[in-house]
Amino acid sequence: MARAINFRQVPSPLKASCHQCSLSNLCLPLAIQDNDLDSLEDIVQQGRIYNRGEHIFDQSTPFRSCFAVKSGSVKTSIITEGGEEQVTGFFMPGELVGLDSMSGESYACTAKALERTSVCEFPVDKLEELTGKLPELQHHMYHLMSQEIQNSHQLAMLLSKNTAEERIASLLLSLSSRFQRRRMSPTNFSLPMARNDIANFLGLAVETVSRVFTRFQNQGIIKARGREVELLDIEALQMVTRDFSRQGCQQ
Amino acid sequence: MARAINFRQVPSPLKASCHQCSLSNLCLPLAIQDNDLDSLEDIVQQGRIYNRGEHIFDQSTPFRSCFAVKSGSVKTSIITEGGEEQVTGFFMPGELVGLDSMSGESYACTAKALERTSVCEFPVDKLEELTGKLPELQHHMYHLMSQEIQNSHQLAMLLSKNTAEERIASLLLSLSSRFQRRRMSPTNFSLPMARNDIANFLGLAVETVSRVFTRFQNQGIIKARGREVELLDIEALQMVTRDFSRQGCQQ
DNA sequence: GTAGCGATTTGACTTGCATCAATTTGGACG
DNA sequence: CGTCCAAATTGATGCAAGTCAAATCGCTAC
Repeated sequence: MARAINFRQVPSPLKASCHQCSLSNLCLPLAIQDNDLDSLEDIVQQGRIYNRGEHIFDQSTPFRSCFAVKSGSVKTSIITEGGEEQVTGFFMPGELVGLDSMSGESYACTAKALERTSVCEFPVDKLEELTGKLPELQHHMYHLMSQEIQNSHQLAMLLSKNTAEERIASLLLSLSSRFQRRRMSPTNFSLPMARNDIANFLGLAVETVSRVFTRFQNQGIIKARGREVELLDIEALQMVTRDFSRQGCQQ
Repeated sequence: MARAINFRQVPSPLKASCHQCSLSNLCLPLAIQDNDLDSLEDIVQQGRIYNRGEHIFDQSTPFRSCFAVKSGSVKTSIITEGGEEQVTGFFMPGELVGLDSMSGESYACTAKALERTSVCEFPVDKLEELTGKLPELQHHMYHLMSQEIQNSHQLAMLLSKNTAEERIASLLLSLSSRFQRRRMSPTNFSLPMARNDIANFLGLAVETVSRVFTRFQNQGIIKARGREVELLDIEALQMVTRDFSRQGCQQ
């Protein structure tokens, strides 16, 4: 590692190298100048690696840090007192988990690795200190949080207005574009999450998700075998999502 | 018409006085020391007064400012290309509108006054500058945005898991506690929004909202005449919202 | 006061999706 | 390679809430 000798930070976590990270154009480094990158590296900690199903944090964990997904993927969900789960998001490499928890003492949700996953950890006290010094980084944080609000509003819209088919088409397209951002195939990918998680996230029953998948498959729009998915006709998927308001909007 | 002559409101914005504002324990001033209050006053602008139905901004307005509701109330919604509306929130005095728009060039939603409403305007460039200098204010902004994400997740949960009755009970309780925070009656208040807005917000048909209101009324849980509402049995309402997982959770 | 019109309520009918039930598939592991 | 259990699929049935239609309420304006 380049700047090898750094101050012994007592907890002695490994320092991550943002300079060398392939996700630096997606993650927090995106926002800041090269010469400020060092100060970001000073506060980021190389997180550990989580196996599928392991919790990164849950609603009883005291809130300390946000986490950037480095590889793998993460599911966040709220668990109610009654034990019911509501999946609130899926996070892929380059995306930041924990922004919904920056109020209150504990995390506002539970984060679980969907597969073998590695993360970088940003302790919030240090992060807030740093964003106070770097206006572009502060701006970027506002940007990310605002985006998160918008995403959640979009989800609410999907849940309240759209049919099962529309919801699933939307999710597939969202995943597709997020794979594309990472320079991976937007049409051939493997779903990081189980049908159950998809169903929960989209407010559907598993059976419905399964049925829609096979319906799409019969229509030749997608090809799906288990978690492997191929989008055969992206335009058709977009058709499905657009509420064809032409005819909805009479006159 | 009553308010015939109103001040020619050229942009010439009046400075608002946070010192004298009765909402200073709810709004942004909440976060900062008395001696820093002046710097907040320096950037805040006394916004104009909006009549019922007037837009404060819409999705084509370039994003410049966040707005604190001073009196009255505001509805935010997303309008799709097809003209469909999804209400994303209701904002009451002391609450901050526009946090979802802090990314992108234009506002992410449309904000409309539900009644005669006055607001304070915080230009974001100045606000960001200030939060860079006042760590507590920055922290509070993160807090507010995070809260907004959580609210939205709660809404998503409500939409995907709860029945019509549960959704409406939740909304009534939310309004109740927000009135209470402002030291107004938590049991007698008048709804700022129409049935239609409630329906849209909660992902229901107007007819369903109406039916649930009368059902609650027949059960003696509430009394409602038009927009005037009296919560006769708050505990019963809380009962309705809790998904009585006792029996849901078999075994 | 009363005309006019949007908001609200009420009733009758329909439907998309949940639920229940029963297989089938597939990956982990001895 | 076969066992086992969770995940996924497929089919049959019921219901909560949507849709359509009509009546009533309650402003606002003249």
